Amino acid sequence: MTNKAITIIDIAKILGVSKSTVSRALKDHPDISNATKEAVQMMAKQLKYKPNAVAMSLRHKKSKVIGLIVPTLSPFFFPSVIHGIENEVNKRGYNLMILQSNESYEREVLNVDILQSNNVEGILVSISRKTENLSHFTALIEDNTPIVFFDRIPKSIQADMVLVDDISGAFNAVEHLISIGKRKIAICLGNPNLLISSNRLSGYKKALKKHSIEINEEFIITGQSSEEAEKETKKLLELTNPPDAILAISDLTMSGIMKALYAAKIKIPEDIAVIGFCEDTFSQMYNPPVSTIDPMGIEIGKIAAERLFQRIHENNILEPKTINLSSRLIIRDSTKV
Amino acid sequence: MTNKAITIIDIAKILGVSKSTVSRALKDHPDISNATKEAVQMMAKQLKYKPNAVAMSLRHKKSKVIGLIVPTLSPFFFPSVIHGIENEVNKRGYNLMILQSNESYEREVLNVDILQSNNVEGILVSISRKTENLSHFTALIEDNTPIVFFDRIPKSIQADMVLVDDISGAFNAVEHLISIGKRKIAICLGNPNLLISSNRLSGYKKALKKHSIEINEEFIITGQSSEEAEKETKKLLELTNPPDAILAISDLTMSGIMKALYAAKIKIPEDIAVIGFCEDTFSQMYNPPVSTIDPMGIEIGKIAAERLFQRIHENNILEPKTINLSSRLIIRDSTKV
DNA sequence: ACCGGTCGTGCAACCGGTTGCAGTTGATAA
DNA sequence: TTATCAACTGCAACCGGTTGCACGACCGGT
Repeated sequence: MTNKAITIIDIAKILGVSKSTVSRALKDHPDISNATKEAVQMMAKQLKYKPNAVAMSLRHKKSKVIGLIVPTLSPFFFPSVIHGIENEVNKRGYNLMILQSNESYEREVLNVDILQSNNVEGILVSISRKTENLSHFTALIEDNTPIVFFDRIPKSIQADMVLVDDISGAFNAVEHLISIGKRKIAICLGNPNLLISSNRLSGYKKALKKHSIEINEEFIITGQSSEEAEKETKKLLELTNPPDAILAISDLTMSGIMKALYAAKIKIPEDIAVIGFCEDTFSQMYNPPVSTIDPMGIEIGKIAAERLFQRIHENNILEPKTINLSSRLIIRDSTKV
Repeated sequence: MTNKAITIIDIAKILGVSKSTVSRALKDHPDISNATKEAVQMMAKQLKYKPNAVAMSLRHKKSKVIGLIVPTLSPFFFPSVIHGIENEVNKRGYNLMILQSNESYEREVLNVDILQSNNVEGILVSISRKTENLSHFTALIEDNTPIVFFDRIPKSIQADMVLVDDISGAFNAVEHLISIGKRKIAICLGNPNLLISSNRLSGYKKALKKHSIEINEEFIITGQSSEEAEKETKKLLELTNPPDAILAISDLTMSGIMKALYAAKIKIPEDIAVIGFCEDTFSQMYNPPVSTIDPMGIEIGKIAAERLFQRIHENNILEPKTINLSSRLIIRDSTKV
């Protein structure tokens, strides 16, 4: 704050005691007499004394701050995760410092530095697409900083991970499509570099194999943006033998897919059934509301934060653990027969 | 960090110089000889020295942290604002500390305390619904803390405000509906306590008056959640003389309205045209894509942050100013004739 | 009157940097 | 040889709290 704030020294001077006494009186230390305590506490209230968190942080090396690094804050997924995290963090009297890597490796390294500089007590990370060298994270771990990765996790590192079981999520979605009589099932991937893409793809393939449906490479499309997904979906529709169902890998691709289907006046689910990995809130905006394998953004945030606090409270001596949330399959009209 | 980090004292000991010398060498102070500078900087790099931001914050009373208080992190609006803010904050080498008030006055007061304790250099706030007593903010202002209110602004306080011109936004939307031949125009409000609700309502009324259309109280409905909006819209449709256009006050209400229209198989825009205050990303998810008065979440965040930094850099001596962004009217198929 | 113990408080160091000022060194000028 | 002056470097205080330890006052017991 710009104007000088009230400090314990101010209170000490007014009351003619030492700052140690004020400090102890404020925290009800048994050494201090009741008379002194009362006087100090009254005065503190009167002057609207607020303890300086920065000073305490320096002294105790505990900042009561949790750091969060996400690739982006754009919709849809990460804002939900943040929502889940913030609730947990606030509940425990901690605060949240948020940084974006903007999918840049350099930025991510810098962000780790910033969080370290700020003495955060723990870090939650979803890594950028470009990150391959993990030394900024291994250094943190050697440094004994509590850290939990979520969603976009690094492949080879010993640490806590929180994610949803994408393989079984996609598997269940495809089986569901098969159960309603669909056989020509397409999938629209997002960024192929992401683990979630390959996991969801492999769940898709696994389900097809189980039901002896041949994999048609033409049915595997990629849309890194809504527009791209729309364009690719249009191509799908022009195939001589178009699909009768589409699995969307994200909210973004779903949005493009639905636009293409609307434009072509496709009947959903009669002509083409649709299902996707969409946040619940958004999946209900379409007509018909689309079935979804909930990516559980809020839940991931909550669980990751909980795990981080467990680490913080138990001195970070826990064995690294991977928490696999099983995703909920929510069936709506887009796949109802 | 849990393990002790490298400090300038470590470097000083190794090199056999004083910590003052190290401090100066690291910041290229002219007093220090080149030889010493090089030695220090080398060693700092080698030991991966990271300055302790907390210590600097304590010394300088500058934390390089901006505080943000929002009522909620749930979709749709505030996450967009945060996105806009974070870009600006990061760009300037600052960090963002985010707190939710959860629409609670007490929580909001507490959050202000927390931010003060953390020596944030400025605060961005969108106030809670329940906030009527503003003393926690006036105290901040008297304290000379830079502060900028956005979107949910308090009515009587001398400070910077950033908002979109809701009255003209609603006015233009309604005029647009009239221009395509609609006359029976309904509006679905959100929380009636919010200024945006009353502003948008008054823009709505103003436009109707200008075109000599009588205000029909039955056409003014309220939906604080998507479900409520859906229910109220259904009631609208059951009127003997239902509306031929609906203005949605938010993404949330739009979602409910569209569900009701889909269920009733209403033709959009032929039977009922639809327009709303929706984030661009979300307005395109509907079928047809809905026309929107962009609430400009990202833009608001950007402008509010810019104004806050202006205050910070100019020692907070600026005259309070209200920045009224004019909202963009984006016409899509939901209101095309 | 003396010793031991309790109670309440203050001193000073500490956390990790920054910075005004004084001190040391060596070279140069007188 | 000595005074003078850069050029470097170190000392110590400071930011706002916390905390181990010492100290003084007062008590009761002997």
